[in-house]
Amino acid sequence: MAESLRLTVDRRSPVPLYYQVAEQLEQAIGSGQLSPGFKLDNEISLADQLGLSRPTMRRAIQELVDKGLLVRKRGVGTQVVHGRVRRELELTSLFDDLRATGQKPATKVLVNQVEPAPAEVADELGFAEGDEVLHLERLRLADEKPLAVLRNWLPANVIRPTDEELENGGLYQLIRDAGTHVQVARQRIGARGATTQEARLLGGRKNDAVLTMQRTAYADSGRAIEYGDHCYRPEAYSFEVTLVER
Amino acid sequence: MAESLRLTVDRRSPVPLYYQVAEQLEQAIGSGQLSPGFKLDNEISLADQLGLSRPTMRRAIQELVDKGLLVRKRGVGTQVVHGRVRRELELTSLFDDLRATGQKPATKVLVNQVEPAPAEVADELGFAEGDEVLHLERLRLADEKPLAVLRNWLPANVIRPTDEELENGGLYQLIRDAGTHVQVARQRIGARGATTQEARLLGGRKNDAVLTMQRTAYADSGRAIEYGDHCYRPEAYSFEVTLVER
DNA sequence: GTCAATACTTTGTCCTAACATTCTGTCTTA
DNA sequence: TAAGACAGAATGTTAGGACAAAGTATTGAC
Repeated sequence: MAESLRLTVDRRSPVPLYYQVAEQLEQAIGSGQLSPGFKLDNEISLADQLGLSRPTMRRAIQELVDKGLLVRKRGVGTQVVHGRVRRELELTSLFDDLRATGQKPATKVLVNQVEPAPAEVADELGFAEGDEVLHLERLRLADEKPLAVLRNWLPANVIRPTDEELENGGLYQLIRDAGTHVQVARQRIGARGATTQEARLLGGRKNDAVLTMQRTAYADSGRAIEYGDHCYRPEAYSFEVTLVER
Repeated sequence: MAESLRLTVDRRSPVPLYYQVAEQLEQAIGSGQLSPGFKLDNEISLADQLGLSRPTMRRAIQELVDKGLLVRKRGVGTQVVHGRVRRELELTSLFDDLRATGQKPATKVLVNQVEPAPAEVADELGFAEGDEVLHLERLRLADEKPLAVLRNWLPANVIRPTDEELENGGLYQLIRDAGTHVQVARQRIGARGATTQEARLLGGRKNDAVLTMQRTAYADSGRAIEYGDHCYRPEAYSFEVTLVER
């Protein structure tokens, strides 16, 4: 097949043209219609086929290069790298992730109160020690089984949720609903032995291995908006990342 | 200060203009010269100041938006998000990372032989079970202390290193030197208790928590080029990731 | 027949230009 | 005084063209 691929664009749609093309290409790769190693037509002829300019076509391709689905080589062309499309680790909460994969998430609220910031938290949020912060501690379950212990600290003026709100959705959803846009987050992923309390909550024994994640999130205004210290049952959870050479 | 920032470009340099600008901006942010919340001039006037076109200036800014250092808001402008510049998790080997941070890496080769691929490895590499693969097993030390146990399997025709070569550098360096370009890698990060053998090598006890990473790397041709199963002493190592909302 | 020089293909970079969209602040009007 | 209309400012999208650089294939000479 020279080009079994059929791409179309709708110029009346408000969706950007480059995005329409990128989406269709991604789906074609994900569905196996374009198999690894397949060489795309060159940018100019692709653009012509769709009635687009080269920059627009180029941008569509770039989107997929950034995602690691395509590879470009000057003087050679553009090829499909591999078909297994894995979603990049995104700025979504664990709650949304679970629901998206069909598991039934649940939350048990352990702590939900405003208190003076401990030293480590104040440092991460860029606050003074003792400034008031909202302290949350939750046990997250998936399909009725304990999955993770989630400890979070937020500036006191971001949200002030009820226990019920925390049980019905993810933290990030509440933050977004409050009109705050989370822009960047820095995560550190590690491991350690469970504390006695964690073991009790997760249904294991002290010093059992747990996967840990510390995260500091920043709003688009630049100020720190959340510090989280989570630990997960490693049998039930792992992080996936896709790295792309640029 | 309206704009204490002084940017310059060298048109005779082979380094792309947008990259020159992005680098200078990144350094200005990293050094604190541009503090969080600082609002950049608009794209057009920045481009004028440098004698560049708007697309080129725009691309420079985009680089830093992708890295999470800047935020753009339509109708408003471009702002610095936060100053702490953390390097994105990159396609570099642990060996290079250690050397870059000033620690003294060393490697002890435990296994270096060609053998039939076990089922799990064959599956990850897209091979048939029993196909010949190069099996490597190494103990990585930093400043004389054991840090990680590295198990890797590669297609037999990629590299065939001597023990000495493995001791003097990272695996990825050897792959690159062989003319193979690693383009994409998928990593899964988790945790578990150490096996007896791992505990002995890392100087701990059985069932001590270890941080684990499984990675499958693909060459630009699309074929799988390496499968790795590593475990790290969590006191000595963790992964850092920066997530950017797009 | 082998090796080197050349031509061609394809992506990479950069430019000018125009219009759309979104947000902010101001001015007008009820 | 307050709410809505409007203008301005900034980024977002798209177009079309030109040249540079790198890799591939062909051609030519020895």
